[in-house]
Amino acid sequence: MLTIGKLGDAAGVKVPTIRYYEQIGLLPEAERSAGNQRLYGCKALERLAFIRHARDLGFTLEAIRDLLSLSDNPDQSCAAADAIARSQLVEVESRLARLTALKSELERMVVQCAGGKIADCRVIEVLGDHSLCATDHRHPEAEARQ
Amino acid sequence: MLTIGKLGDAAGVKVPTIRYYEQIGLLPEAERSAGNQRLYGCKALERLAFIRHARDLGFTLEAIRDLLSLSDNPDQSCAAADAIARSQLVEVESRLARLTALKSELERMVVQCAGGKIADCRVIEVLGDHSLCATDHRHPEAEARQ
DNA sequence: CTTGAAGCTATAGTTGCTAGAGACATTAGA
DNA sequence: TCTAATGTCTCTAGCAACTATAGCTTCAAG
Ligand SMILES: [Zn+2]
Ligand SMILES: [Zn+2]
Ligand SMILES: [Zn+2]
Ligand SMILES: [Zn+2]
Repeated sequence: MLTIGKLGDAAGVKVPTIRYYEQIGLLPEAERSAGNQRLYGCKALERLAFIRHARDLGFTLEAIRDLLSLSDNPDQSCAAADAIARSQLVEVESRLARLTALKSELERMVVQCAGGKIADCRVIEVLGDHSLCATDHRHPEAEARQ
Repeated sequence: MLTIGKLGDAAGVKVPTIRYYEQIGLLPEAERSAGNQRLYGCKALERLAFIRHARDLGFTLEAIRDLLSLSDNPDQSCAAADAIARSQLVEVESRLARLTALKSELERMVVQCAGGKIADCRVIEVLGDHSLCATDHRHPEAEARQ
């Protein structure tokens, strides 16, 4: 059995984060020691590693919640899980497209500035006027966090 | 003079967002009409458009605050503004690198799944085990939002 | 003159944590 | 065995950058 600190070390997750996951129901309530400290077995470690890895791949906690509940009954079809992954892929692709546009606009700004006074600064100038941009990089929709 | 709604339409910013920007001091307190409604001139519109454009390019409100105060005294050197833009570029490049890795891992997962039961689902399997990944896509550091 | 849209303030919620306070538990060294 | 240093407990508040709601007032069109 692992204490919360050991579990965190093993899974690469900070202690308050583990407690947070328990609080929102992503991890089941842990067993407790005689002194009321949480104790975890290897099932909990696996579950936490799953969460951690999915977070690293950019899935939201809501998506992870669904993935976990899917993985809890292994006889079902995996279509739903695959759909979640595919939609995460679409999300990542759209962010990638936008970031690529941002990068090129930022590069243009930085390269074009001759480095004089603010009044002549290309960075300030472009920020004030999107028509100076080469691409349409604007926020297409509310973009997810991470 | 524009009301807050017209200003928002003109700049592509929602009304509550404008009030929020005023609240946090990014926009100066607006003049008010006899009936206590905010009124804006074209200086405010320019400032808001600047904020909006910088947000679209991924700058944080803190960076934008600095950029605005720089642009308020045009005789200074633009080195500080350029530095902010360059550091934003570095930030975007690092996010781009990570998203690229995520994309390839997600593609691998999705492609490799034959689509049977959860027990055999490659998506679930990979999520549970990072050693099945081809790249090291893990969160290098706390990554900014947007 | 009435009605509906737009504006006002203030507060709370979102996501995914992170930080702090103050109290209890456990463990290693003297 | 005592003690000091960690580790853990709960609870609350804070972060970015908004967004939503409630309950009110003001404005513009017909
Ligand atoms: Zn410059
Ligand atoms: Zn632009
Ligand atoms: Zn599958
Ligand atoms: Zn991985």
